[in-house]
Amino acid sequence: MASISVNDVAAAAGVSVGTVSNVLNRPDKVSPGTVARVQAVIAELGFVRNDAARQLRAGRSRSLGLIVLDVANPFFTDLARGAEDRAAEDGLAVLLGNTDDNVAREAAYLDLFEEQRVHGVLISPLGDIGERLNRLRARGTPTVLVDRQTEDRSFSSVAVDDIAGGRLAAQHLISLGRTRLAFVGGPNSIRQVVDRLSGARLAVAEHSSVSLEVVDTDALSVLAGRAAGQQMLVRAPGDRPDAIFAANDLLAIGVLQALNMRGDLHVPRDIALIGYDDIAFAAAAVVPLSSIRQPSVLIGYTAVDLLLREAQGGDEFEHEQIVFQPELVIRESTAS
Amino acid sequence: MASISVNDVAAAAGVSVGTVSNVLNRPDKVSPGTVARVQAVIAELGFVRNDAARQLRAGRSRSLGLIVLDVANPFFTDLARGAEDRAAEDGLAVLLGNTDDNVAREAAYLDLFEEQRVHGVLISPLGDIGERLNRLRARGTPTVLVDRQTEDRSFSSVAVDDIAGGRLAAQHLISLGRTRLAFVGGPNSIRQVVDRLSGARLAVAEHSSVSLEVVDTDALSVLAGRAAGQQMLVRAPGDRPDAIFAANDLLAIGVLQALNMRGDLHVPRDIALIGYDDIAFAAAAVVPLSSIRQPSVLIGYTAVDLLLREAQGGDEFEHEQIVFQPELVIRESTAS
DNA sequence: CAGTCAAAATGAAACGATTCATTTTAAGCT
DNA sequence: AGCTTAAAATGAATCGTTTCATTTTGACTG
Repeated sequence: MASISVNDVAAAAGVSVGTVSNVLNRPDKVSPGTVARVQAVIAELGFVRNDAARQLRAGRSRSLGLIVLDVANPFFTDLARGAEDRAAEDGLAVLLGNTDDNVAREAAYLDLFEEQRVHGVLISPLGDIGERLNRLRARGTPTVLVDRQTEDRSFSSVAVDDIAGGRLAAQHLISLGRTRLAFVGGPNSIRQVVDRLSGARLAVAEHSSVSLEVVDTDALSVLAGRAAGQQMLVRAPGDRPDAIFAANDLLAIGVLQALNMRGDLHVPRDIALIGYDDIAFAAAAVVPLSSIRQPSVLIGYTAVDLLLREAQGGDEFEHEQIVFQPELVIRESTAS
Repeated sequence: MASISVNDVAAAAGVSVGTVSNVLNRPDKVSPGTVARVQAVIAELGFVRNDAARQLRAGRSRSLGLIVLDVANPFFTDLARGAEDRAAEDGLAVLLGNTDDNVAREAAYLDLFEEQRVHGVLISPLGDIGERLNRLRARGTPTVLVDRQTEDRSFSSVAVDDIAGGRLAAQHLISLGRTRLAFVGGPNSIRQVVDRLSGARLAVAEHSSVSLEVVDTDALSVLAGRAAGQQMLVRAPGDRPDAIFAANDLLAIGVLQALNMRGDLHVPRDIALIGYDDIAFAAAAVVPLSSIRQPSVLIGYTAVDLLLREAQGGDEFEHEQIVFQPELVIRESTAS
């Protein structure tokens, strides 16, 4: 069955294709009678615009691309929600790409979005993709970095100060009187992990009696956290840290699950635990989890807003770096 | 800056556009020397295929549409993951649409996908959209219903037997000796809610001494669960149920948070609690949550598989209804 | 009634990749 | 050299929408 085109509609309504297009896009330029007639025919034939043809003509699509590390992480679904809300205000759709911390997948999504001529790209970048992004920009596709600041101000970005966040978390643990801290996180290819650790190091450096060990994980997931937690359990009690800062809440929840498997270990009595992101499930954990809160929905909303302004402003737009400050949320897992 | 097209590449490489297209799509039909020369020019000019033009010519896009109730629900992100995996095997992308239990948004996504001429649609339907889906099918776009069976076998579907699941949950609570059950869930426009409740009713009907009350919620979220839980707290102790079956884990977690606010109420001692979906966070809850497990990733994978087979099979494809059986997972929240 | 002018309608051209019937090239054989 | 054939390359036509320079319509004026 051949699909219905504007030509078919025009023929059936006894008008030209130009008029059909005008009814669709500028009904005020067409006499009311004609509008009604054409719309009736559209309904009757079941005509639906072909978006590919529109895009071809327009030169760009009406979608934004959003590339995140992990859609299973509530932090990113919240962020995506904010982005979607802002995009919808301008009639744009959001295409969601999930890299799973994999550089190849990141490249694949960038290729896809480039072929689709998306309206703009929001990305929480992984690999060294400055050149890719410059190419996109040369084609007129604005880009905003999410959850990451650029050193050189060549891109707009919306981020949270992860160094400050890491510092907050470690300072809090130290203020409880803990002295043998452990940072659980990884891999180091993720900038957020590195920054949160640096922040923690800053706080630790201010106290000569406090040590910080690093327990590396190969992902930021509940599973990876559980593995890290189990690794702590097999150690001699005196050799264990008395406070753990996990690079995100998923890890923290995993660590908590592992620690809880032994009845004799108690959080926070024996080991205090703090996560990062303050996802909705943190408050509902076995031991309600202290965390560092980021305004996830707002980050997504702001990022799209910035993207659209950049798209408007054209080449001479002054790139803008927006940085939100994180916030400490204290719950039972670090009660004194 | 004008964008680079196959014409520019052809001119620069001294070949025809047809040859450039062949290099892109059927390199074996072109002599090795020419392939190399054209690819060199492509790299040099930074040519990127325009997907809109390809789609226009091809008549359909290389994406699938997936419409779900709530991307913030881990059940659906797991399902989406499975769908993405299977789609990637055939070089297809997945567009994710989030309805938030809103019929208007569901319609908007269907419009969008129809205009995009997507390869196929996976949908967990809300409103009465049989006609819309028939129109899609008439255009040659196959549709598979996810997490929902059709009564009339006119569509393929992949679902879990929610009535059996509801029954399992209630039977389990009854087997603990509980007699005043409450079902927390809503709204009734969501079929999963209705089925899980029916299943529970079946189990309750087998025991004359057991009662079942229904506490309606206006969403399947942690927040709605918390509200429902608070509503139980204000009642007189003797008036409270001794077991709660929540329509999904998000609700259950919310209920749990509310009940825990009172130090004197203990789960499961005073009130046993079971959820549904067995999301990753269920095991990590304050009181590890019993739940009904669904093979979420597999559901998504299977749904896309079915969709692709239906696309292959053409009009005469026998619609297939696949039903998975749910599984009871017992944890501390219903320990006896 | 001729003349003016805005509103309405027209239809060819353009967007960029793919297809396929045709032509060109080059290798192999007598 | 002449002939056959397969491989390689060609380029016009096509997909469906939008745009815009042009034409048509019809209402109104002096």
